[in-house]
Amino acid sequence: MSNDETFGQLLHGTARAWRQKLDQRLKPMGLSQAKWRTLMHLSIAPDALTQAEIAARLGVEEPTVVALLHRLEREAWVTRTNSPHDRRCKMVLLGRRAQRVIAQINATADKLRHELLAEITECDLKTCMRVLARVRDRAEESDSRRSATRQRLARVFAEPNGQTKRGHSIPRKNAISRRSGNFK
Amino acid sequence: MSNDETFGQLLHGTARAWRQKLDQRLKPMGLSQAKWRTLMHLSIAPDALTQAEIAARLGVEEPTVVALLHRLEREAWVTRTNSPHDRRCKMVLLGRRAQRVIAQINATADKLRHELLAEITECDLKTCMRVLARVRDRAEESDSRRSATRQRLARVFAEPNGQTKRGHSIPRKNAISRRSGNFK
DNA sequence: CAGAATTGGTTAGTATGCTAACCAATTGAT
DNA sequence: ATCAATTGGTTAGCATACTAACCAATTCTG
Repeated sequence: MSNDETFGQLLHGTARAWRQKLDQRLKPMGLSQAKWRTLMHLSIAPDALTQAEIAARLGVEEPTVVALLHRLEREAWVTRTNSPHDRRCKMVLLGRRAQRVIAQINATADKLRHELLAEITECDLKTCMRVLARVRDRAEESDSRRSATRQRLARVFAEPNGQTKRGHSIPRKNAISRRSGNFK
Repeated sequence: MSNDETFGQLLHGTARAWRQKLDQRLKPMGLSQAKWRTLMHLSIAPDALTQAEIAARLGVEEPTVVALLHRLEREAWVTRTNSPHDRRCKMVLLGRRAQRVIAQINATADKLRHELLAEITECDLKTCMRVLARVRDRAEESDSRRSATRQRLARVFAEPNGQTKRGHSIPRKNAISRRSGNFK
């Protein structure tokens, strides 16, 4: 009973504290969690991404990405160019500025993760993540028919590679569609 | 490695999915999570609350509460009156509208909780909550000296009662003051 | 092939959160 | 008693998220 009650509070409080802490660490670099996540996804993608693909990976709606990219572009973290293959699309690329510091900001996020998860046993962590995943799936069921696909995609592509393997241009990719890479 | 990596995503994704689902359920009643939480805290408090107390219970900053209360007041969920004891304070009270439907909206939130946490064993849930609490505490350490007190308070007073026991009396309230009982 | 449906992106408007800066009232220290 | 510090509340400005409504380009269907 009161056990259940607290779960929502706890969940949101923890997520909020995590985000705040990360934002605080990234702030000296002029970043925030949302910006960092965007840059990270761009850095691990083999090709430039379209805005829709970014939205899918971040798990947010398109208009959110529009504003986010405006900020990132204004601060020279990314550049956007029209796709030669599909005139509806804009390909988003990491700017030089981002390429230079991408490893550093990823390291910052990694460090925070390790700090926050220290002291927690592998087993407990696994259990916690299993519960969270289950809750999330339940919450995403039935509702948000609209975004269910997006959210599933986000998870599929969120494969944490952590590496700064800048792939190369040649944005020949509309292949992201529905076949997939690796789930685990 | 990838274990750690995913945790942040998972945490935020789950919190987001939960909030979205609750907002969706509360929408027909003209509410959202933030509004519902505010009303809930007001409904379980034995006395009217000041805005600072609401902020503490919600775990957010004061300016956030200002905007939130403006919306709630505009929609006649709450009323605000100047405190006769302290001219700086404004006492926030549930409006009639809220009093009439408070049980219903709490029931909605309760129902969602039970739905989302069904299938999860008591044991796993406990483990998950223990991990979340630990992570939150770690994230709140050292930084945010400013809000550490607020956040601790929020938890202390977030006594999950879930019930709509519009308290009268139950005089254990001036515990909040910790600084010379602001409730004389 | 023409029209319909879908997809990528945008704008507008709103909600919810933050920090910084400020005023007014109260409390505390001297 | 007075002046400094604290506290309650506000405003301004920003970041991040959403939905609804829309345009333009592409793809699908009959």
